[in-house]
Amino acid sequence: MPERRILVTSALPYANGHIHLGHLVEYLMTDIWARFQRLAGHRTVYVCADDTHGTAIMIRAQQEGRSEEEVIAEMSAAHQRDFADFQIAFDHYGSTHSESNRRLAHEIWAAHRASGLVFEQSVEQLFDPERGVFLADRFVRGTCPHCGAEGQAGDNCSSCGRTYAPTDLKDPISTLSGATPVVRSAQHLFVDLERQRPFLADWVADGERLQPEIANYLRGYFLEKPAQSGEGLEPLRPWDVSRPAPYFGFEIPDSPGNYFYVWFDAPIGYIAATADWCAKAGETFADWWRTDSVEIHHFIGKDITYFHTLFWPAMLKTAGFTLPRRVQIHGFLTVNGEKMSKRTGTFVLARTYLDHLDPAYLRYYYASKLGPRVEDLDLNLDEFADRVNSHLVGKVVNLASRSARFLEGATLGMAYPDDEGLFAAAAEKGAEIARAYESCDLARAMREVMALADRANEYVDRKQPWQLKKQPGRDAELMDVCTVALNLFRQLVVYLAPVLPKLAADAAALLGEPITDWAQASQPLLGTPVGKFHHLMQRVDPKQVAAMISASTVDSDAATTPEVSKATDDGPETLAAEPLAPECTIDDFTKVDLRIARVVAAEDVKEAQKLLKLTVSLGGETRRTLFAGIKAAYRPEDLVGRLVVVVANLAPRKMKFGTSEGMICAAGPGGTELFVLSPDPGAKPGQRIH
RNA sequence: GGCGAAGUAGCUCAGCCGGUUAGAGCACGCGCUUCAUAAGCGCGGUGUCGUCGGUUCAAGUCCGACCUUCGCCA
Repeated sequence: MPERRILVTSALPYANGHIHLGHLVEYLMTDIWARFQRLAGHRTVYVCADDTHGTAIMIRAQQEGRSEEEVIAEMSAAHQRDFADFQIAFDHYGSTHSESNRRLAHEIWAAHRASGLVFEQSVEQLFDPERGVFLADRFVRGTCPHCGAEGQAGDNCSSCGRTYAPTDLKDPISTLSGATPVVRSAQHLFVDLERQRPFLADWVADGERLQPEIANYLRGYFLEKPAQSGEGLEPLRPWDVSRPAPYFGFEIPDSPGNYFYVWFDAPIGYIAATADWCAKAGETFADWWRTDSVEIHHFIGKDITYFHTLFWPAMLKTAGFTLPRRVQIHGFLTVNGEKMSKRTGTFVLARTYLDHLDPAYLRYYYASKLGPRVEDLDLNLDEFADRVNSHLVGKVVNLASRSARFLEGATLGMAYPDDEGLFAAAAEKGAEIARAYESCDLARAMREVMALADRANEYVDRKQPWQLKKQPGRDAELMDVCTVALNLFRQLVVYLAPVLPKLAADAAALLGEPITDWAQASQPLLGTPVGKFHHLMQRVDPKQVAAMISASTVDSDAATTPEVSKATDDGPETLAAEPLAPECTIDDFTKVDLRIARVVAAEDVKEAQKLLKLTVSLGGETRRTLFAGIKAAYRPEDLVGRLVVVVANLAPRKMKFGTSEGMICAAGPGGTELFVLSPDPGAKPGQRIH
């Protein structure tokens, strides 16, 4: 097969909010697909960026009394931390508020001007006279002109479902200032999409680029929609690509006072991120966006379908860039069968998940449910725990667990033993599994792998290595059986490597050879030393899931107070990132025994990514050893001698590196952003906090 | 309202171009095993394949109508 060169993107997350489990469907799907392509030996580049422009960011910055640049820088850092901790491996992560994006937006705009597709037209819009801004639909509330329901948004009524223009609303109010908006007109710039119809019709008809249901939707709703007059086809509406000042974004170079609408420059961010990556990696930009020899794959959610399937290809075509080979569209996430909700705690931020659970669980769970079609995916929390425990721990990891110990310190056999054809059969399945990955049918791939895991466990059961171990003189047989079992295990791990990179790395360490190539699944590993076995994955504890939901639950009072805070530098985003827990009683609180303690010793736990081992004194001879996940934020030597606050009556918890006998109190989102609590001077170790 | 999708065991789903007694995993029951993270293996029951009608020698699989659910409507 000739080498494929593949450029993969996920939709750009908006810089106005944190990553949550719904976003992660897409980023995990894309990352898994990209990792598969790399493993299969294809040149694969995965880029993404923050989408930073638009009214919402501008308003937020105003409310928080700081610049837009500060807002987006902070959010970009948070996004990237979340992605990194979910093992999502971008080759480059950029921003639409970058010089490269500005340059490319200008270039693409110039191409549109040159093509004669741009025209100007006056648009009437509601304007907030107090704030001096035009109001997007969601910043207007009023009475529905059709049914009279009050408090409806600017574009449609949640009561009767009818749609209308914001200027039709009765008694409109700006949600920004409470002022009554006025109708004001401004010149907007439009792209004539109708003239692109022949191109778009061809583009949509190309069977490989879009899922069939998407192509149908585009044909039925846009491209072949009968005109209301009954004669001919409904023309494609022109696309409004400008917004008048003030607007946070790029000013349109030949139209001072007008800015590119966020949806114009957002997808250009794909190109800009690639350009930035090229600069970093010493690559030639034209090889990635000005050639037919690259495959561009966009992964997006169904909510932004037409931006990516109509406007975007039309833009690329006009400006002479490479058209996407595929736009892969997925559905939304529901949790326990319902829309994510802050009230029920199912609106879970990525960071909150990471505080309680291993990212590998979610990577596998999503993979096991993701198909190639545009279907919503349900995260059923009971099933989540069951499936991860049964499939990953019970079947896959257990295979190593029940055979590696017999070979600890020895090596895999030098010749591959007779295994009843299991390895060869599973190797043959590799092509089918690869096809499933390729077509984004991750659920099928996972099913196939788990079926192979079943075969492997049956084999171990038949061969009973634990009996061989007891019988003298059967060491060679024992070695053979374990060599087979570990090779079958490794084969599974290769197939799962795109989904579970951490497991792949750990298994590689155990068996003495890194996993770098899909083809390794068809070649047994022989003669390498088998390392000391340690658990490769922990079971999901339903208590952790419950704790995550509890940490995500906002009581309804807190959720419905959208009051704008006045003149304070403290933004709302930290509270929003981790909403308040449900109300508790004073009795609940007194169950938690918080004590002042002095750190008397602190050391790095070398094998752990996050942990420091602390010994604290509660006064006198009372010492506690505890593990705190603050390695990234504190050096051990800086902690010794400090007074801190600890949860002194927390049930001891056995961890991989020892037993933790309490918890040190700290705040912050994690990573380097952690702040250990200190009492004011005068407090003494052992004192209780009331 | 228009367009679209889905409706298969308690749950999540697989069933390609119609073809023998409709499948898997989980859950559940019984048994075996005890190497393994109470993991593993074997056996077992359950389904009017949304409803009705049609095409066909033969339909979960094609066609039509209807019901229910969900989504989308720049």
